[in-house]
Amino acid sequence: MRKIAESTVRRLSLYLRLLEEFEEQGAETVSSEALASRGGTTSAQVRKDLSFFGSFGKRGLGYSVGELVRRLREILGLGRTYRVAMIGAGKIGSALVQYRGFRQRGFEVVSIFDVDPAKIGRSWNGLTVQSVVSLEGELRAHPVEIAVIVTPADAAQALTGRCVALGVKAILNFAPVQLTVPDEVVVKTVNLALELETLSYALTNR
Amino acid sequence: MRKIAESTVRRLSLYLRLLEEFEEQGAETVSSEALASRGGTTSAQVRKDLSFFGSFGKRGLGYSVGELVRRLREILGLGRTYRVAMIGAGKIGSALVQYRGFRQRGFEVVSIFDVDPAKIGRSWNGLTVQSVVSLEGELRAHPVEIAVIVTPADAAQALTGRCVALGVKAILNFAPVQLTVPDEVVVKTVNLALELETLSYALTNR
DNA sequence: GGGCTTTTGTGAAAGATTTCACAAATCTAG
DNA sequence: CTAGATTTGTGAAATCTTTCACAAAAGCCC
Ligand SMILES: NC(=O)c1ccc[n+]([C@@H]2O[C@H](COP(=O)([O-])OP(=O)(O)OC[C@H]3O[C@@H](n4cnc5c(N)ncnc54)[C@H](O)[C@@H]3O)[C@@H](O)[C@H]2O)c1
Ligand SMILES: NC(=O)c1ccc[n+]([C@@H]2O[C@H](COP(=O)([O-])OP(=O)(O)OC[C@H]3O[C@@H](n4cnc5c(N)ncnc54)[C@H](O)[C@@H]3O)[C@@H](O)[C@H]2O)c1
Repeated sequence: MRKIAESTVRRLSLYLRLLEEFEEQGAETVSSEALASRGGTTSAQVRKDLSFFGSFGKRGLGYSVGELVRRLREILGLGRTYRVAMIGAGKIGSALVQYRGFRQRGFEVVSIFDVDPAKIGRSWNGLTVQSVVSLEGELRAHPVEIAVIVTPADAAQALTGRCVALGVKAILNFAPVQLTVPDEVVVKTVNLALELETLSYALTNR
Repeated sequence: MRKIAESTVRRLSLYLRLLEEFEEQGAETVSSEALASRGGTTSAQVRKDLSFFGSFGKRGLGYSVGELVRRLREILGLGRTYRVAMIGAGKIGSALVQYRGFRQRGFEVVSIFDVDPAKIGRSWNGLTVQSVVSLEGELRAHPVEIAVIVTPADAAQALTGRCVALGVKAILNFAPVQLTVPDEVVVKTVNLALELETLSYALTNR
C-alpha cells in the first residue's frame, strides 16, 4: 500500500466519528462539505483523503453514510478487536481501564500489571491487577497486540523491551520518554504536559 | 512574530525535556546532534527549529545546556505559572488533578467543578470539588487562563462557551468532540481513541 | 599564530501536504 | 429526453516542512 500521511489517517479517524454522529441523526448521505464543516477542515481535503483509498461517493449526491462508515472501519483496521495489556495500575491506568470508549471501538483490555503490592490483587471492571513479575507468563498464555505504558518514566523503556520480546506489536505510551523499539513495532507517545506547553506557546505569542 | 509551525513548537517542548535530562546528568553543553539522537530527529532539524528564534549556540562547541533551557522556557511562555480550572471530576479529571508533572511545569489547578452531587464537596490535593453551578461566580472571583474539559462529550460545548464568556483564553479538551470557539481562544483536543486507531491502522497496513 | 577539527546557522533543494479548479457523473424537474 | 443544479474525483499549483550542504565561527594544539 502506498504511503499515507499520518495527518490523513488521523482525519479518517475523525471522519469516522463524525459519520457515526450523522448516522445516529438518521442521515442517509453526507457531502464532503458537510463532513468538512463539522470536522473543521475543507471539502477538498476530505475528498483527497478518501481518494487515496478508492472512490466511495456518488457525484451530485455525496457519500452513503452507512457505506462510508463500513469502508473507514475497514481501512483503519477496526473490523476486529484488539487485545490490550495495561502496564501500570496508577491514576491514568485506572482511568483508561474503566473507559468504555475503548472497548466500544474494539480495544479490549485483557490484563493489568503493577509492581506495587498495594495494587496487586485489586479488581477493576472484573479484571485483577497482576504482579508485573508474571508479565512473561501471562502474556505468553494470553498474548496481546497492544500494550499501554502508564508507569513512571524511568520504568517505561525496560517494560517496553519486555513487551516487545513477548510479541507486542504496538505500544501506546503515556510516560514522558522517547521509547526505542525495533522497526516492526509501532509506538505512539501521548505527552500531556507537551499539549499544555503548546497552549502556553500560543497564549504567549499572539 | 513570524508564523511558526505547530510541529516546530512540539519539538521545542521535546528539546526542553531532553535538555533538562542532560542538565540533571551534569552536562554543560550539548550539540544539535546529541539532542537529535535522543529526540529521534535530525541535527539539521534541531538547528532549523532553534534558528527561527535566534542563534543560541557556539560554533564548534554546541549549546550551553543552562542557557538553552532558559531560552526555550521563555520562547514557550513557561516563565510564569498558569491558573487552570478542571471542568469534570471524573476518572480522567481526577488523574490530571493529582498529576505532579503539570504543577512542576507551571500549570496550577486552582478549581474543580462537577454536576454530580456525589462528587461535589470531595477534596483532592487540598482542592474541593465545586458545583458547576458556581462556575461563573468562582471564575469571576478567581480567574483562570486555561480550562481543561473532562466531562462527557455532550456537555463539552456548552461548558466551553461558559468558560470563554468568563475570559478563559485556552482550552485543553479530552471529550471526543470538535469544539467551536472564537478566534482569540486556543483549543487543543486530545482524543485518546484516535491515538489507538492510528495504531490500528499501522498494524493493519504493513 | 596557523592549521586542524568540530559544529553552528542558513540559503537552496527536495519532498510532503494542502488547496485550487474543473471535467465528469449523477440527480431533479419539467 | 434535455437543461440545470450538485457534488465527486483528481491533476496541477501553491504552500509548507524537512533535508542538504557548506561557509563561517570557535576551540584546540603545537
Ligand atoms: N496522571 C496524569 O494525569 C498524567 C498526565 C501525563 C502523564 N502522565 C504519565 O503517565 C504515567 C503514569 O502516571 P500516573 O499518574 O498514573 O502515575 P501513578 O504513580 O499513579 O501510577 C504509576 C503506576 O505504575 C506502577 N509501576 C511503577 N513501576 C512499575 C513497573 N516497573 N512495572 C509495573 N508497574 C509499575 C506504580 O506502582 C503505579 O501504580 C507517568 O509516566 C506520568 O508521567 C500522567
Ligand atoms: N477515562 C478515559 O480513559 C478517557 C479516555 C479518553 C477520553 N475520555 C473522555 O474524557 C471525558 C471524561 O471521561 P471520564 O472517563 O473522566 O468520565 P467520567 O464519567 O468518569 O467523568 C466525567 C465527569 O463529568 C461530570 N459532568 C457531567 N456533566 C457535567 C457538567 N455539565 N458540568 C460539570 N461536570 C459534568 C460527571 O459528573 C463526571 O464526574 C469524556 O468525554 C471521555 O469521553 C476519557
